[in-house]
Amino acid sequence: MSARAIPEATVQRLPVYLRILVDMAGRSTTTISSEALAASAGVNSAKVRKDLSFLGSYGTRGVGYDVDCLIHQISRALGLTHDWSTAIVGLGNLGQALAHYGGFAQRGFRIAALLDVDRDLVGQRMAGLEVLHVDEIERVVKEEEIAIGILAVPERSAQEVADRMVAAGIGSILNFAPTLLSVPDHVSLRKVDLSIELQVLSFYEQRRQAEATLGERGQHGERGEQPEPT
Amino acid sequence: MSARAIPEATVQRLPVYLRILVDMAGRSTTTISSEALAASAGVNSAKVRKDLSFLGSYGTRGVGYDVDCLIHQISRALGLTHDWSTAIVGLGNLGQALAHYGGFAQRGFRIAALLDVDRDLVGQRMAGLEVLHVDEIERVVKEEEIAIGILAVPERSAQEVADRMVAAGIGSILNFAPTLLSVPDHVSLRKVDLSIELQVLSFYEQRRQAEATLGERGQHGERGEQPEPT
DNA sequence: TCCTGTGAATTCGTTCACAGCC
DNA sequence: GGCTGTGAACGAATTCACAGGA
Repeated sequence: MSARAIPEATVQRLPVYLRILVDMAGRSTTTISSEALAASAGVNSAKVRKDLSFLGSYGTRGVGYDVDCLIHQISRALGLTHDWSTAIVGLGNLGQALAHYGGFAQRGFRIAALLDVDRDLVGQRMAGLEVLHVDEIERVVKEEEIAIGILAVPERSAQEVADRMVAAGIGSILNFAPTLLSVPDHVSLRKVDLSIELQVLSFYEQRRQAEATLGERGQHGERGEQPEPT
Repeated sequence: MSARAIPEATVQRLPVYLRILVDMAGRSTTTISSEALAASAGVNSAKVRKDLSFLGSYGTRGVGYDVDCLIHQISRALGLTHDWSTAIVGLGNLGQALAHYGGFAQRGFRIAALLDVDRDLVGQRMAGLEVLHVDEIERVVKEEEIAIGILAVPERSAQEVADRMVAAGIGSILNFAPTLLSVPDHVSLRKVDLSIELQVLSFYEQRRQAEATLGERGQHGERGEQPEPT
C-alpha cells in the first residue's frame, strides 16, 4: 500500500537509510536487502521493511531493494528532490562553524544568507557571503525564499529572532539556542541542545559506575541507536 | 514509589525540567506546580508528574514541588552532583566552536583536553588548553579521567577515533560526525547530526507546501515538542 | 530458496481520571 | 480547593512470524 501519513519515527530514520544508500551507490552496489540495510543502520530488519513500506512497494521478493530506486523514493518522500534555502542567524563560534560546514550544501541545503546583530560582523564576507544585519531578515527571507531558519543566537535573543523569522514567513526553524521556543502550530521546529545530550550521557555513565557489577544495556537514546560492534 | 529504571523518554526530559527549575530558582521562585513546569517545558502536566514520580515522591499535594528540592533530585538522578571531564577530538570549525562554548563548563562538564591529528594545531593554545596530538588520547583519558569523548572529526576517521576512545576506557561518546559508529554494548553513544535535522524539517516543509490547503499539525519531532505560542 | 510486505502480538510511552493528602 | 501520585485506558512504535511473490 502506498503512502499517506509516514509516522514520525520513520521520518527520523529515512535520512539514515538515505545516507547509507548513497554511500552504497557510490560503491556501485545496485541492490540491498532489508537485512543488510538494517545492519548498516543499526536497527532490526523488520523495522526497515516497515519503514520502507510507507513509501510504497519498491522491493523485489527474493532479491531486495534497488539502491537507486530507494534513493529516489526516499529523497522524494523527504522533499529533497529540490534544494531548500536556509539562513543562519547568529555568527558566534557555532554559527560560523555552521556557515563553513560543507555538509549542508552537499545535501541540498543552500545557505543563502548569514545574519547577525554585531555591527563589526555586518558587511564582512564569510563562507562566500556578505554578513547582513539581522534587521534585513524580513527582506532576505522573501527575496531568497528562505524555507529554513537556523538559529545560533544566544539564549536571550532566540525567541525574538524566532518571532521575526515566523513573521517573515519562514516555515521551519532549527534551534541551537538552549531554550524552548514558542512558535505557531504551522511552523516546524527542531532543536539541537548540546548540554541535554551531555546530561543524558551523564545519566548512563553514572548508572554504569553506580552498578559496576551487573551487565547492563549500553546503547541509549532515540538518537543513539547503533549496530552491533561487528 | 521510589526509583529503579527511569525510562529513556523520561531521562531525555529531565534536563529540560532542570534548566527551567534552575532558571526559576534564579528568579527566587520557591515552589512550582506540575502544571506550571509543564507549560514551561511544552509538555502536558501528567507527563511531568509521571516523570518526576520516577525520582521518588518529592511533591506536596495541594502545593506543588519545592524548586530547590527538585533541582537536587534531578541533578542526583542525572549524575550531575559531581563534574565530568570531557575531551574534544577534532578541532575543525565545529570542534573549535565546541571548545569555546561556555555552556559545558557552566553545566558541570569540564573540557579537560583538546586533541587533533593536525601537526599545525598541536601545541597551540585554544580555550585555555594546549592542543594535544590524538596519539596522546590513551594517556590523557587515563590521567584526566575523561568520562565523555566528544567526536568532531571528519566522517572517515570517526570510527577509528571512537575505537581508540573505547580502548582507552571512555564510557560515553557524543558523536558529531555524520556516520553510524559501532561501539561495544557497555559504551553509551549519542549523536548529533545536522543534516538529519534539516532533512526531517524538509519532510514537513514539503508536506506543508504540498497540502497548502488543510490545517495540519505543525510541531514535529521528538526533540521539538514545544509549548503553546502563548 | 530467499526476501519482501504486513497482519497480529507485544512493548513502550502518553494521557486520562480520580483517590488521597495538604 | 488545589495539586500530587498513580492505576487504568489508550495510542504509537517495535518486533514477531509467516504468507506469498520472484
